[in-house]
Amino acid sequence: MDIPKTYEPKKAEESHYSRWEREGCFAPEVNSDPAAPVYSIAIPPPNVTGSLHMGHALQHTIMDVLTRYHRMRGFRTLWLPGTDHAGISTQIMVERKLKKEEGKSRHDIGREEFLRRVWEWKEQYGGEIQRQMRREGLSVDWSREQFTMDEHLSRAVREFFVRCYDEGLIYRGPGMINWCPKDQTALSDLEVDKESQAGKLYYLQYPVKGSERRVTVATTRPETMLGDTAVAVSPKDERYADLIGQTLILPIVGREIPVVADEFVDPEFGTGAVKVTPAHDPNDYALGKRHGLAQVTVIDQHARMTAEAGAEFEGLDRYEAREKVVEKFEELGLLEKVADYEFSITKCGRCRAVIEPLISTQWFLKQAELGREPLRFIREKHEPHFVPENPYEKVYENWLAGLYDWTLSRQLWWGHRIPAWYDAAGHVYVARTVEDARAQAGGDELEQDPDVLDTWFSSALWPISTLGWPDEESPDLKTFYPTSVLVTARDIIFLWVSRMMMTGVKFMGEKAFDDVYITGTIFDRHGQRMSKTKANGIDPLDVFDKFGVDATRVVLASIGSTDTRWNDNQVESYRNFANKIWNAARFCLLNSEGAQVGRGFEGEPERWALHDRWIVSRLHKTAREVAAAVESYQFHEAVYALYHFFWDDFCDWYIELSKSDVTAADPTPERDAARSRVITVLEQALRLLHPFMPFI
RNA sequence: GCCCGCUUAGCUCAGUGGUAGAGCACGCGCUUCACACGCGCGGGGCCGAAGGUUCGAGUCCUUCAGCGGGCACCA
Repeated sequence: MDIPKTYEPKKAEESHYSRWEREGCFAPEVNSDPAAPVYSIAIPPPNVTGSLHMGHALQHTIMDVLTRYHRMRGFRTLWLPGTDHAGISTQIMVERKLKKEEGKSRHDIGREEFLRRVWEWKEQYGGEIQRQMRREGLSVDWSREQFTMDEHLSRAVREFFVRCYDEGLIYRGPGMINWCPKDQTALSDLEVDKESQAGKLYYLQYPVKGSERRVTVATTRPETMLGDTAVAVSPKDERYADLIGQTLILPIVGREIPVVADEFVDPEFGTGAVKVTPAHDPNDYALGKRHGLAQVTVIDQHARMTAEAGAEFEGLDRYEAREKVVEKFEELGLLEKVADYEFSITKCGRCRAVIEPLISTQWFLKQAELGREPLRFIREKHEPHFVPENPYEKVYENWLAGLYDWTLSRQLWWGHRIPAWYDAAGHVYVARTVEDARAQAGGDELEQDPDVLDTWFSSALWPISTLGWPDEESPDLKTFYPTSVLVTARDIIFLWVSRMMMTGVKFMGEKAFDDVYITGTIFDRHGQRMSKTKANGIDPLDVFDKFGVDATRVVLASIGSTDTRWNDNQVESYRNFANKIWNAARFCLLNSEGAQVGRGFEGEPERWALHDRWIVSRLHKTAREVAAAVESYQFHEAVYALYHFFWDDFCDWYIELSKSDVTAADPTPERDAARSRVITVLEQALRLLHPFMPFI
């Protein structure tokens, strides 16, 4: 027999996967008893045109270990794959390409043509992630693959929307939203990032009507004063007690604005008097509502000043306007001082443009109501069970306890269009289909809302929609829901995990998953977060090429939920481990004539050699350790047990001690029995290794 | 401001009240018939600091420091 002395991972990787897939090994219908207990996982759907990064590889490895392990234990196991349309992210990529290649914007070619281009892009670049997932060896059931824009999943989205609307959980109306002036769309609070920034704090004086007195307010955004409709002070602040109810003259503009008292104001901060701009600040918006203040919009959707800002400001960029306002105050002798100040600025999570808070008519979901039951679940039953429990259970609970309305609509074209139609009079009809809307309206002349839904709206349904919801009789839904575990990164606990719990509890009356496993973050060797802009990312495919998929998987599995600095040395050591396995097998196979795999443990153990009985004892102990470790998500312990069992016990001791028994040239029943035992131990060890190292 | 995590060998990290561990790196010796991606031997640690509980603390408690994360506020 000719067996190479060095394991060549690529050969195994190339041949095994296509066979597994061809034979349907990953479908729950194959190799499992319909009556067996169920184990199911819905994969976090990667962006359809995305490509694999280390975070995916980590999550995928954990899920594959769990899936393969449970499948081998006889569970009716489903790991369901799919991809996400990734609304804003995909749209921006296609817009960029259109601009670069044809110099056109999406508006130049129109909605229909643009969407055709996005689908074209999806056809062209989609599929890469699936190929990469095959490379990773993932045992997902491709026959059940889903895409968030598939007709069935789109139907689920409409169902979710309509039901919530009918119950009053979804409404349309003006509200304070995060507006991205570059992407020209509203964004939810979870799609923007706060960054601290060095800036200035301007102290502006507002004259009191009919008096020489002036009130000083501090602001980081002087340009918004053009839209001020009040100044607020604390009701407990004695300095301003006599001013409450009096009128101020807003400089430059000349508008008369009241001084109002509100608990929101902290008398200790700044001057204790706050300018109130209800149209351009979330806190001021709320305060304005409490006091019935006017909303004067002075900044538009392009972050430029409106006509209401006054003729000399109209059309100016917000930062140009800022300078000009400050100059004016200086001229008027009303600029008290300017101080250096560090404050935080809100940026678009996608394009980094500075967000403008605006009042805008959008669709909102009353998240606090949908979150009430999930909050009860986590508080009363600790469902779902977070791994690691600290700090994630508390982080999740705190989030659910402080929910506010979710801005659902996006001024984009790629995504699920809002199932709302308007008649000529502007009446709104929310319906599952245009036909239903027409029936409601009693006429055909309807126009659908142009906006699409936040990508996470469809993601929120993922565990149920992929299994067949809203068809509640769907066999998959009945069998595989709730899912066993959700494996994901910590940064989407709010965006995604909490919302899947909301829909699961609302529509199925049950948690979406038993456990939530949060993976660690992988940093570069200097402890820096891997990012495209820093170009310090490590491509999992390069690591696969260099050391093999199995070796990489073992490293990822042992990383698990720990934050780690990536180090090729670890992968190299498991590459060596794979080679050790290869050579142990090589030895066994070179001495396998007369041996029977799988029948090595027949006969009376009392008559075996001492080392045979010892290794079987160690094998069984290792199997128990691996099972306990995998079932408690302690993957590093399973890896440790396997590594030392295989290398120290099996190779260093057992094979060495067996050599004299198995290497005899002449066949004897004793020699063949010994050979059978050796090769059976090997075969059992390979089974234990399989969830981690499926290719070798 | 509130909450959480981490701090153990040169590096990356395990460690579940009972004599400090692994991989890599390092030193010495081995072309030993499965494997030099290997084999054998070896050096290297007041387990972040200070208190406390305990017969006994890397492990439990308190305080502090450094690093990291989340939330709130940021006029």
